[in-house]
Amino acid sequence: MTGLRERKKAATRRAIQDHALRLFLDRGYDRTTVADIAEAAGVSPMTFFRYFPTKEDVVEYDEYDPVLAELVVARPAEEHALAAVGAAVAAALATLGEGELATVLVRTRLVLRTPALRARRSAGEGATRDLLAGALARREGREDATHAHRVAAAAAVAALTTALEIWVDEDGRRHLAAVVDEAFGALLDGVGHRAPGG
Amino acid sequence: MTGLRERKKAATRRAIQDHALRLFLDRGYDRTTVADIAEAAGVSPMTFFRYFPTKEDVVEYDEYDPVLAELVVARPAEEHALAAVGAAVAAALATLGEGELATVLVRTRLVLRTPALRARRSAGEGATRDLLAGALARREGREDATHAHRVAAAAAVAALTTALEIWVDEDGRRHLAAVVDEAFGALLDGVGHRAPGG
DNA sequence: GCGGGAAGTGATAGTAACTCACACATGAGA
DNA sequence: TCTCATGTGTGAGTTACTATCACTTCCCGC
Repeated sequence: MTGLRERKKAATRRAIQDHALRLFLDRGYDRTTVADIAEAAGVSPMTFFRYFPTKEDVVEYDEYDPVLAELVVARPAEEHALAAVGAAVAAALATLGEGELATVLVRTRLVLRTPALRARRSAGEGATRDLLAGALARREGREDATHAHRVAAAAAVAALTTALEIWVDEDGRRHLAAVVDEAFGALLDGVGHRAPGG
Repeated sequence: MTGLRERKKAATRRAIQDHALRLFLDRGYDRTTVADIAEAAGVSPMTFFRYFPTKEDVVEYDEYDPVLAELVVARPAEEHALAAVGAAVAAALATLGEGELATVLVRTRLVLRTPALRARRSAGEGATRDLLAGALARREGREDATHAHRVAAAAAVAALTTALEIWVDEDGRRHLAAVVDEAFGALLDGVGHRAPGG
């Protein structure tokens, strides 16, 4: 695990990622070529693609998905699916510190404001949806997700994404957890599972 | 309106689109180059890009959005936002004939199964969300969409998209309206509280 | 009906993301 | 130390997409 080879590889990967993010924030995503990134990181353009299949992939969207799925499975089966996901997200967010949240804000802003990255993210949401749908099924002791589970998962991801957008729009002035709570609350109000107002 | 110039332009646009769709279905999206399409349509690659900014744009996603928005505005203000959108979609679908629906199925299948097109579509959903959010606001006599409207619109689009996925998965065996109704119903009733499938 | 101007088109040349084939070097294991 | 797998660079190529310029064809005011 700690061979020189693997450490070098990890360092190279990190270097590419760090320089890429710095350049993207500095001069914009489209104004930064892969060649620029490679040169800044001290590798050849080839090597860039050995580490990341596409230019978009160099911006990693922190993957809390598996954690979130487990938290969803742990929620009581009687709870409304959207409420379960909302609670799971709240629990996941509680583990994030101020610094981490600030980093997430910067990166989320970059992704949401760059069409190419936004499209990439949308595509990735499909995986999150599937994972969540499976988690909702397992929460009820089912093996496979039903159509209802898929719809609920899709709606939950949509609520989460909208919360992130609102959070970025507000420049992170409110705590992300508050915005997420508001978003899921709004959905649940409409469905009659929560008292209106808030 | 009926100048020779404009008619030719429309014909060229149509020719490019038709040949593109045919080639995509025939040999796949990635296996078809813009040069192939241009040659089949009898124009230069340059001209292709004069008509469509990107290769992805040549696959048009029928734009029912404005119609849908108006139908949403017409729903009673007391109705739940999701129910309002669901009813509006049902009304919009009622105007489609068998043939049109079959075309939508073919095109939707192509889009959902081609990563590049799927990503493009996801990006376009942002516009639909904004339009729907505005419609939900206007339905209540408001001028601007609140956060709640945005979340509801996002959830509605997610439900609609999931319905389309399920519809394609089932190869269009059920009527799209039935699948859409099931999807919105699942969201309104709550997961696991309604028999899935039909 | 005609002549000036605009609009559509093509050829050429270029940028940038990504791929492939091959050769080299260096760290890992015997 | 020797071997070999693995990471890396070089170079050449494909494809989406852009910019410039020149040519043709249609439209419209005279």
